[in-house]
Amino acid sequence: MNHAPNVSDEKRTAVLNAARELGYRPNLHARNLAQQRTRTLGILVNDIQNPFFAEVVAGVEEASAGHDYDVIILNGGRDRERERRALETFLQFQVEAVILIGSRQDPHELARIAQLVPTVVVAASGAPTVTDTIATDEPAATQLAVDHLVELGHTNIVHIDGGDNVSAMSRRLGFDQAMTAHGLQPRTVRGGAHGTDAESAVRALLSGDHQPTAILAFNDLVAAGTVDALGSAGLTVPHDVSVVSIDNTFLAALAHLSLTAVNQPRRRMGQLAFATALDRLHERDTIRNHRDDLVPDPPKQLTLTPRLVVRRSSGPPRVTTSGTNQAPTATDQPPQPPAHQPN
Amino acid sequence: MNHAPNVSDEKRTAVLNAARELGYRPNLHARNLAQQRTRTLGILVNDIQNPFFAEVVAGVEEASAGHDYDVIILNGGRDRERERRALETFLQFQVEAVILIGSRQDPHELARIAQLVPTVVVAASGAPTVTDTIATDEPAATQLAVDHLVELGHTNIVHIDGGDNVSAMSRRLGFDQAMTAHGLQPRTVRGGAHGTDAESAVRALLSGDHQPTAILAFNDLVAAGTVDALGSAGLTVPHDVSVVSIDNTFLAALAHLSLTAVNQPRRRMGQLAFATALDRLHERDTIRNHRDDLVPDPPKQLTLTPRLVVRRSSGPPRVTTSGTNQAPTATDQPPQPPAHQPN
DNA sequence: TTGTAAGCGTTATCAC
DNA sequence: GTGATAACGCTTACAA
Repeated sequence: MNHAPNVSDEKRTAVLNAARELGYRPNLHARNLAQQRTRTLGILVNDIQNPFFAEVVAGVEEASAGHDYDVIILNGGRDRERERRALETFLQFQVEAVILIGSRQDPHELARIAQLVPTVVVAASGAPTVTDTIATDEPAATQLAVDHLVELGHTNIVHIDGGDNVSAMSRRLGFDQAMTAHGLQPRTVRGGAHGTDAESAVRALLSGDHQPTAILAFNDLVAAGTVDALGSAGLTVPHDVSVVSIDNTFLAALAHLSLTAVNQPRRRMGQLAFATALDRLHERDTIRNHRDDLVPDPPKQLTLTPRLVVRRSSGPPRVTTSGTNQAPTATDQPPQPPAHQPN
Repeated sequence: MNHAPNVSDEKRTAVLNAARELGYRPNLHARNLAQQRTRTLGILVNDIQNPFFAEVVAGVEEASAGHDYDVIILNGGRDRERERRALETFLQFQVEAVILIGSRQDPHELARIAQLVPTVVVAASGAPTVTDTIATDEPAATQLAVDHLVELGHTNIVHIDGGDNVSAMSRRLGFDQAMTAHGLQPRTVRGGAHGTDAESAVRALLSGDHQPTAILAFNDLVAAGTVDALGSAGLTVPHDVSVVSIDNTFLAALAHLSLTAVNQPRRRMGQLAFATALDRLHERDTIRNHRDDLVPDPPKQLTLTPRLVVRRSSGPPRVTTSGTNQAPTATDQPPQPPAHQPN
């Protein structure tokens, strides 16, 4: 059945027919056991409900088409411990490589896994160099966002961060650096990875003295929540406050939201993750064949360049009489890119 | 290692320690082979990028916590053939049950699978009765939507349908029935499952004579696309046209979109799917033990009741001079629920 | 309480 | 070109 070269055609078709009639189906476990290999990749995703991660997964699967590997998905559900169990499952399944998308594991745990199985870490910057990684250039991403806002004339910019989520740290840092480079004071309030996390952050911002004219949101979900919360407070985007986000999932492109966002190439990241994993597997094979003392390549860190997509959630700051922004007055000028109108 | 009752404590801890030090990890394939069971469920999801399906998956996983079954996910990517291959993979993996979320398989294929492994079909109405199913009452869902619009005073309502997608048929039918019951003429234009599918549909609607005052969208994504497309055409929701959708994912709740939507209990559907699968596995076990001629229960069809969530994308129709609605005139009245303002 | 051997369904090896 | 046989790593039943 396995395309053996030394079997007569008639016998082969005979067997194949019989197999079909009997509904024979090979037992993968027996095969994997005998073959000592599984042709299976595991992909562990931080949170399948986050469109960003879902799109990366789609990218991996796209690339895997036609490479007869089974790609099985386990969902971490934003929970580190669940992720750990999922990894253990993968190991017991003898997957040949794992792709971690937005993993919450710490460097130490990552190193442990990487020792046991080829590991590609996607979209978790700040990761150590013991594994292959695919990431967006986070400093560049935050800088694109800040530069854009500064060019529009903003000086009072606040970052609603990702809390304890993956890449929250690097975006905080990137924001600080970009602001400082412009001679501006970086200010960050705690957010999270979800729209609901934005509400309290916005409330805190609006109750303070020094209301920002622009907000950099951790991701699209937070940005959407921010726009909503601002609206509830009677503020218009971008007229009263500009909002810029990071990720640029399909959410950002919704015309009614129309978020100016820094794009992360999500599908591409997934595709590269698969390609990288495949490379490692081939490397492993060649090392096995040439029994010479071949040595694996050092870990590869792929960094992709983000790109700014300007939409209608950002515009010049309002002109006000005093230095700080307050409740709407009659001195408003219409924003330059009109708010929520077709372009 | 497997909690055998007949082994001394000291020996057990000794073995366990040794195992840990050596980094021993049981080989699941060997175990599954020997045990003749895998404790693994397969969940096949129509499209992991669709928030609706992702939330159902989350529901399944929620329910599975603490039931030591591994739940592995395969993505169909909206492609019937890929789904078929995924099912084949599950079978070769010897999964003990499969949960199909929004499957594209035809009844015949479904019957074939169900014969081989306990199968639960979620969110694919119109499915036959050979498998257990979890579905929302689709006629009720469409009727809720239509009733709502009729109550608001709409008579000229168009359905942008789901094209060849799962449950597109039943929603078309439900729409037709609900409209007919009100003595209204049902009209349907072809859409799809994505926001982009709405564009051409809206264009077609607006270029015709008899422009609708309300639109029932196939799902939230299509509804979002519809609102966007209407906006591009200079029409305001709900002032010029009301939009109601089905699903009520997190998208519908975005304040800037604020879609009136018929809710499907997504997490609950996932939870019930897991529970149903588990029931079948227990049933199988008891049938095996009592060698008596126990017989499996007939397939269960669980139908959940949908609920209407009124937001700001629906309102009374515009008052116009002629019978049909045309381009905006000066005779407008402000819509009753104000458009896109905080409530 | 511990040790031993058979068997799970497949592949791989090696005679024929 | 074909058929027999020993692995693969685990569980299970039974003997000691």
